[in-house]
Amino acid sequence: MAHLTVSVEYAIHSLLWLVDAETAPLSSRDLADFQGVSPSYLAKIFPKLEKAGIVKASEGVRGGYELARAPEDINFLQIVDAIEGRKPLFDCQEIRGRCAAFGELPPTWATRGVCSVHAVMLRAEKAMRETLAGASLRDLTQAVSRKAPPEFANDVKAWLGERVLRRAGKSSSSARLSSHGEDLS
Amino acid sequence: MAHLTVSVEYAIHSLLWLVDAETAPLSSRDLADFQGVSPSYLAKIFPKLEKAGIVKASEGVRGGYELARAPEDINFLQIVDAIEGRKPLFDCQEIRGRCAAFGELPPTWATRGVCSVHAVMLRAEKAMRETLAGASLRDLTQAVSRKAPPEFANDVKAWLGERVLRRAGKSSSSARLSSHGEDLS
DNA sequence: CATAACACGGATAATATCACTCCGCGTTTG
DNA sequence: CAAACGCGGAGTGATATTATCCGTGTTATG
Repeated sequence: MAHLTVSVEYAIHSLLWLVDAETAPLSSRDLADFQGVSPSYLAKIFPKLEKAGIVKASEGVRGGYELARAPEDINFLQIVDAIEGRKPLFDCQEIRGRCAAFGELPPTWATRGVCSVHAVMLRAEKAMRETLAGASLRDLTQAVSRKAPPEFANDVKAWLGERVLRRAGKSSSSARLSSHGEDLS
Repeated sequence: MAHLTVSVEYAIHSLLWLVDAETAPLSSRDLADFQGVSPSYLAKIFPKLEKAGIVKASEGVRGGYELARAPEDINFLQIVDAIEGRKPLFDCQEIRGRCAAFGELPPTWATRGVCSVHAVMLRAEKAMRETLAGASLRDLTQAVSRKAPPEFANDVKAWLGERVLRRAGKSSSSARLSSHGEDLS
């Protein structure tokens, strides 16, 4: 049919963890490692969310991303458009005007208004976009927390919190590198 | 967002002319020339419509295509699926199971049922497909005939009818080649 | 002040898909 | 038999997707 890209999937899943992140900004690297996706690729996705005003960036060590507004004001359609750039579902080639039954150039009745085929596709696109616009980031977090046991939220905060702490300075407490699983032996 | 291909556009526009074609089967070549699209490309599209049971093929000179059933029983969704092969809108990577907060393998609650992100995309896809399923080829012909003047239907029949006649034998009557506009001079 | 980690942008590469062409096969009609 | 058809496979150029790597500038920590 068509395709919503993996980038959209990465973006939505990443934003999910940003919702309840009290541990100030989370870096794209933290989010990538936490979710098991490519850090270098996720790093290319976040600037698009920032330009769309979905996310706020802060630079320097301890920098990273936060939601730019409340999760109930961020919906799937905004995210999709931020990542994929508002590409239409259907790209009308205006075939109607090339009919050989018209001589040189088509009569005005043939090219006036929207092509009837195109009109159907526009309705389909609208239906899809309305569904996406009706799903907020808040809805998503609620769906997830209905599935997860209560202690899961703490596990997440623990993992991400340690990651943020480790960034600058106080590294050693439990002296594992962990990030790549590589051994020095 | 995504993309319905031009193949779908060519298919729908071609089927439109098949609806009122009394001049038995129309070849993909006739339809391509009539609409000003690539004949060799349109020829790759029709076998897909035939395998989907939308169109009936007949071989040999004077062969070509006819609708396999009434235009009210052919809808946009069937055509799209025939051409593009029922590709899903969203291809879930199951990111939820790769969360680093789970150790080795994710707990059952995390991977049971449909991913919450995926569920939204499935609803969006369903909304789009339902819109496409709600538009029949008959609806399309009615929309077009509301726009076109009454004599247009005759012009179409004249052009296509002459094309079919010219195929075998009785070529000469008004001795123009017309199909490519090439001159022998 | 040096280091490390961050955001950001540009360059590149591998793979896939799309739009399209060309060819050869078997079938049917004049 | 020739011409036109449907059909299938092979191949081409353009573009998009999913990455990777590197360089620049910024900021907190030791």
